Amino acid sequence: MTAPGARRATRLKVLPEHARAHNRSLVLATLFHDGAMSRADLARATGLTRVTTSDLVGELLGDGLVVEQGVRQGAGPGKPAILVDLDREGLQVVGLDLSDSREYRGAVIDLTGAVLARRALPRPADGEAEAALAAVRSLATELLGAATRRVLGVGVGAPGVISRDGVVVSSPNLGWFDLPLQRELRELLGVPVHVANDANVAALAEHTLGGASGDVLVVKVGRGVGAGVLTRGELTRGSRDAAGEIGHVTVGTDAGPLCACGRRGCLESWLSIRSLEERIAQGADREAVLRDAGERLAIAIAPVVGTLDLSEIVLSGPADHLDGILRDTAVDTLRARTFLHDDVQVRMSAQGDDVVLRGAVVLILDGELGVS
Amino acid sequence: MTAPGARRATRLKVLPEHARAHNRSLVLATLFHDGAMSRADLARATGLTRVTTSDLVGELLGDGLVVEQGVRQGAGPGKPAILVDLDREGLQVVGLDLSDSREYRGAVIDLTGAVLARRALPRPADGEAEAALAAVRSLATELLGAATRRVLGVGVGAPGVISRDGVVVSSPNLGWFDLPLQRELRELLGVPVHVANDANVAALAEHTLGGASGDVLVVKVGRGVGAGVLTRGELTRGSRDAAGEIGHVTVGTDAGPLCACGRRGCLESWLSIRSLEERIAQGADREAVLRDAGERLAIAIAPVVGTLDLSEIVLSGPADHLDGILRDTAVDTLRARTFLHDDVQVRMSAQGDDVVLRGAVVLILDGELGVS
DNA sequence: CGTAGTTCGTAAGTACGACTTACAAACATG
DNA sequence: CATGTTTGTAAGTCGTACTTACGAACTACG
Repeated sequence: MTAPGARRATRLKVLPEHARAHNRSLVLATLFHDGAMSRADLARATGLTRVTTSDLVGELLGDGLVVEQGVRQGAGPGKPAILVDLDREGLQVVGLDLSDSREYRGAVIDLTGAVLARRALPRPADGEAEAALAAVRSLATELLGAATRRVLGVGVGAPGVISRDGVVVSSPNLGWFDLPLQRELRELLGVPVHVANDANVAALAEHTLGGASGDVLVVKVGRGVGAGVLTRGELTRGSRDAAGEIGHVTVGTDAGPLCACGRRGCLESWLSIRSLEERIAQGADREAVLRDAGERLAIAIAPVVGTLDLSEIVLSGPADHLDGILRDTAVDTLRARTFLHDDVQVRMSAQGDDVVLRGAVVLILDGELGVS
Repeated sequence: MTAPGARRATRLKVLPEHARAHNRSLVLATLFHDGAMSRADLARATGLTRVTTSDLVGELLGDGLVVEQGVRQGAGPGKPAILVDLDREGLQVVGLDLSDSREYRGAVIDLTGAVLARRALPRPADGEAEAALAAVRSLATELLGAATRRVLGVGVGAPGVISRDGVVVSSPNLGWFDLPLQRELRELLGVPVHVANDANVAALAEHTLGGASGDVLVVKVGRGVGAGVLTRGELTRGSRDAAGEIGHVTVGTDAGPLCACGRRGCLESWLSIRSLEERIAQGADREAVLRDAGERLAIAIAPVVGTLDLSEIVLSGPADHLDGILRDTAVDTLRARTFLHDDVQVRMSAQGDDVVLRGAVVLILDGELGVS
């Protein structure tokens, strides 16, 4: 009955110090999501005792991650509480978004979400690996210099297949194959770096900042079409780190437009912004084009919605194309093609053009502080 | 930037005793998967020290979960090791499979996987809730009596939507809606009971007993078509505990056969055993029917494979229909419709007709001992 | 045959984390 | 002003895994 070959990497021993780290992250996450509160409030929120909470807060104060904000004003009897909070304005993150069709974008963002500085560089031509890497190095260095306070880390969202440890396994757009970008930037910059797929980063943003549920599919429509899947609140990476690569899945049983990849009927050939605009420019009826795109999107994701029992789909990309006819058609088609999913939501992202940059903050919060 | 509404239930404090429980399960899982070994071997395998391992083993010996098997013969210098192992023959599980089209099946199985006793009762007509419940009660009671050694628990695989705590939310076949089956059986039998969807149970069996990877989709074809999804080695349950309910997802863009649910083109109408046999009986070419079914299966799961980056699909059900043309067509179609998945495996389950019964063992091992 | 070397399992003591109990500080209320 | 409430921390306990150390039981070799 045993299966000796089935090695599982997740099976690791747990020591008391791991519990400590977990509870530390728990305190940080509680502050991040619920805002400033007293040590006693934190104890109630986490279930830990006041004593333990106080000890953890002391440690976090020492690490400069948390700050005291003075006493709470006029609140009932008892000794007034000293509010503590994540040092939201004293901690900053550098985010890079390499998924835009025209430029590499970057920003310095603090933990309130405020964008403190922006930089951009024109995108090198597809496949220009060296130029792309030089641009990223330059952008990261400049933004790190533009930070005004302590930088927790640099988060990068890039198109392509990216491994858990930040190796760009394959990114035709960027011309990178097996490039250990995370390690390279880490050595160049001297601060923690996390690199992940752009759509996956967008999914993190939707979940942690946008309040999306723990089971959500984020579809990012731009140059291409990518997705990020969260189940149980955690990112799904897949067996080869290629989870979310949905752009070149064939949709429907009736051929369809020719895709750049050489096949017919890929989701991307129906839905990418370029495809939409090309077909409209060629004289096709705009409404019909958007309706088709919405329908095809739903046809593609209906099996995913059914299999994973998703209740929420988030669309990220230009609202003028995605919101309205396209989304409405997608909802209708999805409900018609699935079972038990009459209430499935298909909504636009509220994160705007900065999804990936904001997601980079989440990438760092999760990777460095264990906050998600 | 905070999202105060985003409550997450997964955020729980961790105490030292939780670490202890985890390490206890780690020892049990190591023994289960790698077989009998010495305390020192266990220490090396788990990464814990010999002292800690010895302590844990002592506790497990006391609980009767582990037994000593005497000294290892003729193995190099040093004091001979005392082999310890899970008490594979002294611990038994009662498994129930309510998914068969003709009967409710049950068995007493020990941890070697040996079936020690079988019982079956004819399946009441669809929707006969009371009769179904009575049959299950009777089957469980009788099998529990037939057990010859300590019973770790009763595992039940049933069609329908079943919540994490074993409430049958909805099972039209069985006529049950919001029936707390797990609690009822627990009270009746006095032993731990776990209830889950039949396809999900099959997926557990494939992973833990069949050596399937951590990212796998198990498609169970029988009366209906259901699926179980594992990501990162864990079962995906979905936002409404309906993950895997893939039978009534529409496949393709060309209508298709009429389904029992009233719509056209559901996967079940292409693939369920009844559909296959009906169409063949009506004079359709057998090969064409199987080819169609395989193609439709692939069309349905291609987006799931792409989105989750699955590398392995397991088919469970009658091999005379599923293995061969159907499976071959599914592989070809899947590769043609996905990207980066030229090596995706579509294989038959090696668990035979007892998948669900064997999966019940895994359900109990996981639920009661933390072994998976 | 005796000694050296190896491996196993456990006893004793240490370090760390969260707990309970207890208390001083600082407020509101009557 | 006395009382009650709440906060934050000090002191001590308990559970967990660790390191160090040792006796037991084997092999290998001179």
